[in-house]
Parts: sequence; C-alpha cells; structure tokens
Amino acid sequence: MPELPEVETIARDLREVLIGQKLLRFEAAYSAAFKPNSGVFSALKGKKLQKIERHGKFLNFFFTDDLVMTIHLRMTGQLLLTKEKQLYERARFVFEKNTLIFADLRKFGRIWLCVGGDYREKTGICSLATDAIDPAFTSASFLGALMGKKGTIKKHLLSQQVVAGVGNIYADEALFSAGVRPDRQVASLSDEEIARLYTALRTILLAAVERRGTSFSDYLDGRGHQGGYLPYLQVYGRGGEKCLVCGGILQKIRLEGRGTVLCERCQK
DNA sequence: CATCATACCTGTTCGC
DNA sequence: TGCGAACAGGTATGAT
Repeated sequence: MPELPEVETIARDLREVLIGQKLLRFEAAYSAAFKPNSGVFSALKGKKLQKIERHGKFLNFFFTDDLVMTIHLRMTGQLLLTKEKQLYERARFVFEKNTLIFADLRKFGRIWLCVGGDYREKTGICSLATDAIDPAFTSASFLGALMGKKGTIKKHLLSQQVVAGVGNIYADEALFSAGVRPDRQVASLSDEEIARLYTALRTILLAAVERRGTSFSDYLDGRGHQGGYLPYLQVYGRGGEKCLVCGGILQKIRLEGRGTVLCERCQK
C-alpha cells in the first residue's frame, strides 16, 4: 500500500482540487469498508470540505458541521480524481466540480465517519507516534521512542508506535542506507546507529515525497499517475540482485512476517 | 502486556 | 502447460 510519501502525495493532489467544495452525492459499492456503516455517510451530503490532514498513513477530511471522514488505504487502496468508473471502485464521492473515487482491489481499505473530536479514538489515530516528516520527529525523539524496546528494529519501524508512516518499502530502504541489519535487536543498537537510521528515514522519505512516491504495483496518485521514486530504490524488490554499493548479492528473508531485503556486506 | 498466528481480499508469480 | 502454494505497499483481532 501507500506509505507516507504516497499518502502525502495523494493529500496534496486532493487538497489542490477539492478544498472548498460541497459534497453532493455519495455512493458505496462495498459496504464493509465503511465504519460504523455506509448509512451514516449520508450525513456528509451538502457539507463543505474545509481541510485535509495526513498523519502517518491516515487521511482526515474535515467537513463543515464537525464531520470528520478518515481514510486508510491499507494495501491496494487508491483515491482518484476522476468520474470514470473504476474496475475496483468501492466508493464514489461526487463534489460540485469534481468526483473522488475510492478504488481498492483487495478490499482492505477502511473509511470512517465521525462527529467531533472522537475520530482519533474511533480510527486508532490516537495511538500513532509522531509522523516521520513532522518537525517534532527529531533524532532525540526517535532515540527516546526506541528506548527500552524489545524485538527487532524492523518490527518497531513498522509498528507505527515509534514513528508513523513507515511501511515495508521505506523500512528496508532506510535500514540499508543506515547500514543496519533489519533483524538487529533494538537494544543492541548504538546511539550512533540510531542517529544514522533517523537521518536515513528522513532523507529517503522526503526524497520520495519529492518524487511523488513509489509505484511498485498498484499505487497511483490522485491524478491517476504513477510515482517517480521506483528507480531510486536500493533494495526493496531487488532480492537476489547485486547490491548497488558493494556488488554482493542482496538477501531476501522473512522477518516479522514480511518480505525483507538486505545486503549482508553493507548492513551490520 | 508481549508475541504469535490468523484473518481480511484478490490477483500475480513461483515451483514442481 | 497446469495447478496449487506462496506472496503482495497493512493492520486488527484473538489465542497463548
């Protein structure tokens, strides 16, 4: 699914077009995606979209009358500014001048509608750590968030409880860039290694935002275009190929239930 | 509480 | 070629 750079790109595309427009019509094509149920979404009719915020991989759409719609795209969700019927269309939001379609092959994506401030609890946003490109996410706060943690560093990069927005692609990329094996126990990492990992995370995520995300398989931005970061990936999807730094063969392992690629020579 | 397996879905790729 | 298993950008849930 979209990770931070992909969700950020979508947020920017949608803001540019949809802010200030009233929602005229809503159609649900896959009711299980809607929380608490698709019926409550009729409350959005006639409301004006005032603001779109992103935290980690969640998107929050703030409408008039205190209505907050939250979307998580999970693995294959897409948000497309088009009127054209999509093969895996699960919902359609018709605004005054534009239409937003939620498409999702695997049906894992979820959309919540809440009234007032309780959306953070209802959606789970309340338990997220600081967003990885928020200025409040600093080397010191990362070090503090990892303090006392048990288990591997990859597990904690993916958990959203130490830093929000990192997924499988950028976890592997950042660990490679920092020269840290994904299966290292957090407790074994030096402050210097954690600082390198922090810098790698920030640099890679911001560069990927700059390139409008990575389209490895399904990801498309709000305009239906692929992201441009794929050519910059160093390890993700390259298991068995040569390391671009040392020429050794990249290993593909399973870690924390996820496919994981690393270079045994470059990562210690 | 931490940890693990399993579930949610559909499509593609891999191995025999 | 055919067929089933494994895997895919993520997370929630229940069992241990």
